[in-house]
Amino acid sequence: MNEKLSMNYGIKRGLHVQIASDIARKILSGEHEEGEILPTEMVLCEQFGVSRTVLREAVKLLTSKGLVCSRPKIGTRVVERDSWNFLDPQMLEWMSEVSDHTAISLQFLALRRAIEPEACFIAAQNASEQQRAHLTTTFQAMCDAANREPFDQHEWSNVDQQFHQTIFAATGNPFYIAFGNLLNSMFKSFIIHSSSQGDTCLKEHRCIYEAIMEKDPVKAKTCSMEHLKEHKHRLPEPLPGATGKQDHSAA
Amino acid sequence: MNEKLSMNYGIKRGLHVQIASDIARKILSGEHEEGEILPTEMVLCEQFGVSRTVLREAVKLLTSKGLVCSRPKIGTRVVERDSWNFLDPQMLEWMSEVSDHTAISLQFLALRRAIEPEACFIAAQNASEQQRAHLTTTFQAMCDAANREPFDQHEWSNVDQQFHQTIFAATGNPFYIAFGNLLNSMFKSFIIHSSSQGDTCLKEHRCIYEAIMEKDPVKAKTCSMEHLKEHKHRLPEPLPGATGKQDHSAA
DNA sequence: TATTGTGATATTGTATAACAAATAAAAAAT
DNA sequence: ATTTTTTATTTGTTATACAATATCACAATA
Repeated sequence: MNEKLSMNYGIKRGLHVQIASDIARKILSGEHEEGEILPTEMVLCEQFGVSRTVLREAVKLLTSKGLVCSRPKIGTRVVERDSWNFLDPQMLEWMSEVSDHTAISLQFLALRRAIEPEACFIAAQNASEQQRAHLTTTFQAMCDAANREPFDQHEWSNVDQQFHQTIFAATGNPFYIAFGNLLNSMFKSFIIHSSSQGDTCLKEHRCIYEAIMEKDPVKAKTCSMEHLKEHKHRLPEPLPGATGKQDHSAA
Repeated sequence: MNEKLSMNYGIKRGLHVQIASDIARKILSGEHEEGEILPTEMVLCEQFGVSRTVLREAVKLLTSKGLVCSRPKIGTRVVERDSWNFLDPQMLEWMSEVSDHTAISLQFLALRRAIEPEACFIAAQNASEQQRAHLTTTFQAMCDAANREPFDQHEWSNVDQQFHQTIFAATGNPFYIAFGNLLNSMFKSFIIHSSSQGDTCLKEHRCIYEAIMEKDPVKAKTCSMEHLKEHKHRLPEPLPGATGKQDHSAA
């Protein structure tokens, strides 16, 4: 009964995660609309060729992201989009498989522009000696990567991400740290329009780095804002109604 | 075997949610340390007096918040704190049951101070006519609540929350909207230090409101920053009737 | 001795079947 | 027409068996 699926997995751990991912894609892409009732558990079991145990765990996972909501006799209903938990790494991963990368990246950038400068501000205030030392190490690795010949995009991405993560850690604020993880997930899941290769970018990172080391919050914030200027993450298209429903965004 | 628990529930839907909440509390409070291996599923089943199915669904819920991580032969390990998903409504609810409200509120305020001003900025730019009309309605309800004699704290909290939510909706950005839900959950779960009763607060909200209606992003941002000045958020006010449970029953 | 392979073992992962609880919808009673 | 009762459908929960996986101990080998 489940011969087909039981063979072609083995890559990702957790069968229910795959099923959840599958259903999530269909919801995020609009194949299942908001308010719609999904097929019953038994039907889905047959569709995916898995046991009810696995399917239910999958549905529970979707529920925990605010995507669906199950009730006896009713079924499993897709929740309104405004209640979905977009601030979740796994959600970003799922979105990256169906949504327009450009639109999502821009919208996420709009959030970065709010949070990161403030994170730099707080980090400049609060970073411990140990955290400053760690930041120094990371920044030096960043310099190495920038001057590498030939330029290694992958190395740069890694160290860039680590630099930002270190700053979030230095805030000592669990909410900022969680956002750092989100940003991390964003880097992993999306085709990131890394703001140019190294050269000019390094200058900006140095500015942020120095500001934090000098315990100059205002400068740190200013440098971060400069770093996140929209034109540096430029993209050709405006952003159309890629996600289906209402779209009041765009700049 | 499960006599005790099967009786005292009925309030919250989902047995596995209660179990998850129980374990989450123990993790968040440090009763289970980072890196620690939890008891095996069977042991936990006996401890809570539930079936393995339910217990596993509970563990899956914790996993989806980044709290734990299960592997065969290893067991279920508590993940490092830095990987926990603090940007999640359910997490806030769990935290509210074990953590120091004052500390968490202040740390969350530090995030609000980053996001809300920018949200106001974007809302002033992007809000549709419909959204502006909605904001007007909400603000008028806010005025009514502020002038109510005697002052009704509960009414004020409701309308205050709705005002902010409307602004987040007006950004048209799913990430900001999700943060709005987080803020909403914060209001519900925590004893909020509501910024005074009505009078001075209404002025600030009016300032934000007018700025958005006038399509003046800079003013909107400035007003929001003023509104979130730290010293205004330090009087503890108990908030009655806050269960923190959402209900997606109808469309 | 150090390394490598091999199997025993404990734990989570998955499947199946049966029953309980909840509730929307239909039917019956007022 | 309104209220109450019944019915049917779907998720919620329990129980049991087996499969997959990774640790650990131990033996075989260079």
